[in-house]
Amino acid sequence: MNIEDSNFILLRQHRLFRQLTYKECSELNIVSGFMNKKKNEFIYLNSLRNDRLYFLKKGYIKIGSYDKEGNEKIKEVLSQGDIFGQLTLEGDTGEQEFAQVIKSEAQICSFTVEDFERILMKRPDLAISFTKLVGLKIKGLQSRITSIMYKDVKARLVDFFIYLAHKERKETADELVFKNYLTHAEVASLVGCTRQTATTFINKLEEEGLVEFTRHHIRIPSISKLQSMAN
Amino acid sequence: MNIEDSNFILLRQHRLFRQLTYKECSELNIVSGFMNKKKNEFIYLNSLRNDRLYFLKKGYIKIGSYDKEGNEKIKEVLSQGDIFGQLTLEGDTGEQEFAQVIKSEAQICSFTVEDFERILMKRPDLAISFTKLVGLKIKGLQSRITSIMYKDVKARLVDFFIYLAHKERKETADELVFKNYLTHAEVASLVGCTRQTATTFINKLEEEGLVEFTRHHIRIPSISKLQSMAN
DNA sequence: GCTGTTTTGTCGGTTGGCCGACTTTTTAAC
DNA sequence: GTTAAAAAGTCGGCCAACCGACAAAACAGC
Repeated sequence: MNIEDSNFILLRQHRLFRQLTYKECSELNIVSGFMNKKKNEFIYLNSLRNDRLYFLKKGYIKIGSYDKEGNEKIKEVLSQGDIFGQLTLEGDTGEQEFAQVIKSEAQICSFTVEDFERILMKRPDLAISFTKLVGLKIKGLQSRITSIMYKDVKARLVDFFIYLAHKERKETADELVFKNYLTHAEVASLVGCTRQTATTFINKLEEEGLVEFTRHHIRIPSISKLQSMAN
Repeated sequence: MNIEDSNFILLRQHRLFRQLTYKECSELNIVSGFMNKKKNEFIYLNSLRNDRLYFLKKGYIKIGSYDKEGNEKIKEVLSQGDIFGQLTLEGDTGEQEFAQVIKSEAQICSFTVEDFERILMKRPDLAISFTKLVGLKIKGLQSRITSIMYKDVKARLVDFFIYLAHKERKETADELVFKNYLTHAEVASLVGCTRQTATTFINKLEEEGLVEFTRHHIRIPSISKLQSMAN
């Protein structure tokens, strides 16, 4: 099996690309945009203008930016099967953004917005699917805003673990265990508090038996219990 | 000129719809979705599932929801020419949402997501434009999250007035005056603080000569000065 | 023009979470 | 297996913003 074939198969992991024919897929010129990145390597960095879309085949990455003091502000963390990059199909990100591999090695393939738009022009059904995908992101951002504005740190952490649970859950079981690819500092940045307070409240949630957070894994004994906490 | 004609012309105010032909426009069945709403009336309320897209022809509205104590949480405020409703083209808003007219009478026209999708299928270029529009919203939400997470109330207010300025500005002049359709309480909700602190800091910004906030109008003497405040 | 209601202004008491600062634990590198 | 670096845990002082409470001002309805 050549690289293009394997890309085709892997891309089809995502429900958006499942609709693509082999020919359309090769028109995306993914091969040239294929990469293997080690831990801590950047996929892109400080690029104001980035006209690519990326598909994370394997591993974990974080998207963020740096403020003028050099502190990182994490926007989101992505795992296998996620799409990132120029989702808006249009330039000037406004802020300089980076995408960095965390925890383990990652495999990413990418294609240009230009190539993608060319296919969308031929496949309006796909354009609609894509819009719905972007729409999902909007809902996620909106509920995050609500969480940050109206809840205290503990409640925000609960929200965050629920979010993670939905992201990582494959089966429908109420218990969930998955590999932990986040440090306290990263959780803090995502939740909007300092590292110290994140540590304090993660431990508090552990005491209450709502989550188990170790360096190696995160275990949520009962998603429904966590959800009832959030009301 | 009949209603349909006038709708066509008004819809074309928006750059998204400027690309539509008269025929396509009438396929949206806007007429049946036309409405005139007085101050404080709801366009929709507590609808979990709403499969319509709305176009605000005239007036101002606020989008939000109520928490279990009954306090309103304003998500955003829209003015003439804005599109709202099921931008994600897909159901279950997750949260119950309302859209309410503020300040003065509003004119709204609407069409179903179904009709809209039918046109997008025929006009993929429009689908791409629409995706870019939704993409803009994402950028707005992301910068709002950054603002809330990393800045204090005063800086957030500055950000908010800059946002308003960009929204209301028609010419390129550095000074800007526009009708005020917001109360302190509404600004507070949008910025993420209590009414009292909003009042305090709006007055502080007035003392510094950065904004002029009266019940009737908002004046920004120098947008560039405000922007340099925000860094 | 009077009157009830909404909006705005102001002020202390209280507190959630920040900010160093430092220690302990875990991980990675050689 | 030693050692340096990174991550996690803990604590006291401090302050931004909340909260309740009330008064003044502006507006809307009749």
